Amino acid sequence: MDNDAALKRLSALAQDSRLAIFRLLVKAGPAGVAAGDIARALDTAPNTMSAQLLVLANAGLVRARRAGRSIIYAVDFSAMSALLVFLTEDCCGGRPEICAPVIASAAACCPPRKSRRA
Amino acid sequence: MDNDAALKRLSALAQDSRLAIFRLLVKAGPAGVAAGDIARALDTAPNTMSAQLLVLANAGLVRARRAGRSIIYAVDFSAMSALLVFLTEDCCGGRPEICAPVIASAAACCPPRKSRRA
DNA sequence: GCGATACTTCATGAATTGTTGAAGTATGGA
DNA sequence: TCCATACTTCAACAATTCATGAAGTATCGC
Repeated sequence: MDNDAALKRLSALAQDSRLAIFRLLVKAGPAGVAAGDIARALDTAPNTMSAQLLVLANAGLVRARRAGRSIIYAVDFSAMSALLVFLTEDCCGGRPEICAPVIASAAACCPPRKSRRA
Repeated sequence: MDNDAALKRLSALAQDSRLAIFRLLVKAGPAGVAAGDIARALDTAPNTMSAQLLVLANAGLVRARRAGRSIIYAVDFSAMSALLVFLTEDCCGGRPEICAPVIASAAACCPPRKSRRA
């Protein structure tokens, strides 16, 4: 991922409503949520919502697909992943022990089920 | 980390020079870099740089410490970590297999040295 | 085809942000 | 104390971004 793309994604996320939309979609997962449902959930006008979703889509963070009259938006998890990688790039500087905690806490979102050490 | 803090951090990073500064400091690690050196490295006026660094510092992403006449800036890795966690929060939605690749690729920045498979 | 629903696009005005020059503060050396 | 270096702060202008109302496009059921 290049600098411009990263900047576009960060700018897209750096706004109250859009960050809320993104987090809602992250929680919703690959199934996604219809534009209208997002608008209602966040109490936003449909046209405003549409503009916000366009920004997120142009940044590559979400993808739109039509389903009947609705348009379903879902997070592009690989794009999200690429952004995290970009931000942590070369964070080691030859010292993995420094950035290891960063990765560890990010991984905490998904505790492995089988070996749950207290 | 709350929504406002995350928003402040994303806004701080969502700007060309500041993203460059941040990445430079990520690479530099805990030792940090003097404000003047950052300004020279990125070919930016000292006062402009000062304003940018202030934004990053107010967002909590970097910390400043004085060393003689210089002021050294360094990334606050725990703040950076908290932001990544915030963005990936509840990304599982009960399905770790979805967000696992996200974490895995972020972790790729720090390949474990001892067991280098492949 | 017609009307209703679901969203998007466009144009406008208000607010926020970024850069610059000038002036100010802090440290170190003579 | 005096000067130079290293940064920061202030004030002001230019550029970008955001929300809104009005109008437009696509789909569905009748």
